[in-house]
Formats: sequence, C-alpha cells, structure tokens
Amino acid sequence: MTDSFSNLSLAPTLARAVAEMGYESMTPIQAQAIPVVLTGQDVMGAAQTGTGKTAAFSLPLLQRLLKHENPSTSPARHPVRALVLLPTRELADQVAQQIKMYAKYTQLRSAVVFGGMDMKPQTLELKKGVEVLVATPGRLLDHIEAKNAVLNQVEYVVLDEADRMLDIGFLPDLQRILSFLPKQRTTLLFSATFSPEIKRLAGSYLQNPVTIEVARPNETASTVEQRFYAAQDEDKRRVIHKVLTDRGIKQAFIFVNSKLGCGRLARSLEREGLRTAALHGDKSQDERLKALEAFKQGEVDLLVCTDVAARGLDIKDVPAVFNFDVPFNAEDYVHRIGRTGRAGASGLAVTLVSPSDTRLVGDIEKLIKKQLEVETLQLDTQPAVPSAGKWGERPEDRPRARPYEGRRREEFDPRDALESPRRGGFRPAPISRDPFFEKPYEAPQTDVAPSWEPSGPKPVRSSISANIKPKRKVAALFKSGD
DNA sequence: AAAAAAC
Repeated sequence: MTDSFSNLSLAPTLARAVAEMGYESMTPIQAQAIPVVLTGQDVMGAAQTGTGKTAAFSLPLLQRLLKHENPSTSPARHPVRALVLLPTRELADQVAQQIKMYAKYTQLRSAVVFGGMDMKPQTLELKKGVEVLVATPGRLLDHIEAKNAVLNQVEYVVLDEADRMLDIGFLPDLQRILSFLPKQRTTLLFSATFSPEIKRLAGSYLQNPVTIEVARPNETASTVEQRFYAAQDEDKRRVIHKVLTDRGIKQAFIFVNSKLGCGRLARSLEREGLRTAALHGDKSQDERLKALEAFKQGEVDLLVCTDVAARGLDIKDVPAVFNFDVPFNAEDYVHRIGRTGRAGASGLAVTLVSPSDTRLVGDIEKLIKKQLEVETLQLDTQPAVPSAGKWGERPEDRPRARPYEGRRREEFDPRDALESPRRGGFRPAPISRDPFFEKPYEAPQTDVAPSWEPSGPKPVRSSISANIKPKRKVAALFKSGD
C-alpha cells in the first residue's frame, strides 16, 4: 500500500488543496480509511488521537460528492448531501474550517451550525444551499424544526467522536436527527475510543460496515509520556507549578471534572502568576472561542478546561496535558491526553492522583492496557505564593463578591471581569481567603520570591483520612509519605 | 461523583 496523497487520484481540485496544505504522506488511518470511504461503504474507524481522522473521512467524502452526482438533484437545487455531527461546538467549528479548506477549489459549499450563536446567519447560509453541513445535535434539530435544513437527501452521515455521540447523553437527539435522513445512505463512525458496548450499539446503525482499526482501540499515542503523581487536592497546584518549571513547559491543558472547579482553578493559577484562561460549558460561546483563541495565539499559557475540550481539538505543539482531576471515564483520559503529542510530536501527560482516585486509575490502567505507576513528586518546602493581583495585597483591599442575586455561580467573582490576562509577579501575599471560592490559602510572610527549585527539608505531608482502602499502591503511597 | 448538547 502506498502512503502518498498524490497516488490517490483525488480530483485535481482536492489534490491542489491538499498539496497547498503541505500534506504529502498519509497517516495509517488515512491510508486505510480513504480507499474504503471512496467505495461508499459504511465504516467504523478507530485510530489513535492526533492521527488525522478528519482528513481520513472528509477527503474521500468530498471526492464522492464531486464524482457521484445525486441523480434526483437538479442543478438548481442544493440539498444537504453530507452531514457531519460532532459532540462539541468548538469541534464542529474546527472540522468545518478544515472541510472548507479541503473544498476550497471545488464548487461544493459547506456550513457549520452550533448553539450559542445567533440562528440568523446560520439560517441564511442554509437557505442559500450547502452540500456539506457540519453541526452539533441540538442546534441542528432547531434548524430542522424551523425548516431551515432539509435532510431528506443526505447521502453521507459522519459521526465524529462516534462513541460520545452514541452515549446516553446524546443518543436521543442523535436518533431524532437520523430519523430525518434517508435509510439508504452511507454512515461513517470515527473515534479513538470504542467500548465493546458502544461498538455493539454502533453496529446497529451501520450496514455491512468495514471496520478499520489502525491501532488497538483505546490505545494512547506512544509519543506521550504519561506520569501519575500522588497529590492531595491542596498540593495539586504546587505539583503543576513544579512540573512546569522543572520541565520548562510553556503551555498546557489542565483538565478538571467540573465547571465550578474549572473557574476556581483558573482564578487560583492566575493569581499565582500564570497566564490562564478557563473553558467550560457555562461560559458564553464568545468567551469559549476567545479562550481557545488566546491559547492558540500564546496569549495564555494554561487552558483550564472541562471535558468540553477533551476531544478532537487540534492545537499544534501543545507540550503538556495535566489531569488536575482524574477523569470519571477512562475513555476521557485517552482523549484528554490526546491533546498533546499530536501528529508525531512528543508530549507529556501528568495526572494528579488523590487517594480517592484509586479506582479510576485502575480503570485507566485496564482500558489502555498499560502498567501504570503512581509516583510521589518531591515538593519544595516553599508553598505556592499567590500574586496579590490588581486589588492589592490584603484581602480586605479586594472587592467583595456580591451577594447572590440569581446569577450563575461562575459569575460571582469580580476578578472574572478582568479584560485581559495579566502576568502577576510573585509577591508575598497574606492568607487569601475568599469565602465563596477558596479554602484558606496559607502563604508565607516573606520578602523572598519563592523558588520552585527543590530545597530545604522534605515537605510535611498531611495525613489522609482513615477510611481510604489501602488495597492499592496509590493509597499506600499516601500512607508511607507521612 | 460530571460534562456535553437548544432556546
């Protein structure tokens, strides 16, 4: 099998776009999936994160649209012929942009619709007619109900991040959407992870599918160095500071399990002098896109995010991913760490493990079929010192959070009103106490800027609660640390 | 134990 795009006999218009984008050789998933998709068969495709799945389905899809005119379509009408569904808005946006680039020199038009944005511009585009529609489920249903999108001539449907699209949270919407599509069509499912149950479920949506697995499903990229560090919750930020400094890491995704925790952690890290943006589903779409863009542009170094950012986002050269919280689903672990080490680059994934996470780490170990070791990172004596921020050093100088007035909890903290990220200096700060958001934060009263270099005696670890089952080595680590 | 996706 050859692995060069030039041997694919793609339409000249597609080949030109591909060449312009600098693509020469295909990745394994592309080399295997493209010829199959070109035949028009249903496909279930599994490949590691960051290996070019989007191109693997969109190029042959566009080729099919170019070569095989739908006979029931008069040139005057432009029904949606291909539908691509994704689980998050940012991902829909990204995939749509990619498809636009591939289709640049063709007559094929594409559009993207997702929530959080004005319906009107999307409606206008749909009315003009598009052959390829990229969408998130909820907003697509809105457009279907408003009769803006007519899907009864769809020939191809792609479920990207298919296992997520088929999980319980999305399934009802997905089934409704599929009910509007012709039974006679090609269905393509792609993901880096497929659990056996989802695989079975997926099979019921496919007809004589060709299964393509270029790696063992759920496999993590070999280019990502995976580390698990034992850390109590109150030590986790210090571990992050230390890893960033020791490794000289400039940028990282930091994943947390909740939206509330996301905002809190972002504020804490920002106060500690790191340029940080937060990305989660309670932010406005404008804020979400801005946070992502600021990270891409290097205007912020840390992107603190929920699993909204776990899948598919393709940002070049992200050197590291932290799991501040161990993800609830082992599959999400695979996707999260897939934000680094993309396209053959190297990456670091650091997961912070507290004693209660034992079971979750075990789940990950089982899923990725790798022996994991939870290590203890030697922390420095000097705890992290929060920068004083623009409101001065004493807590009483800072504006108080306003009392609850029915606003979202995320909006409590006036520091969120900061327009631009600021680089706070390391200044000695008093105990900063925010009754709404923070545990009391013990900071040293010193004029010396804290050093992150290892120094001084071993840190004193706080003892853990006694009801942790010491059955696994994780718990053992905490016990012996005392 | 949560998040995501519509207004």
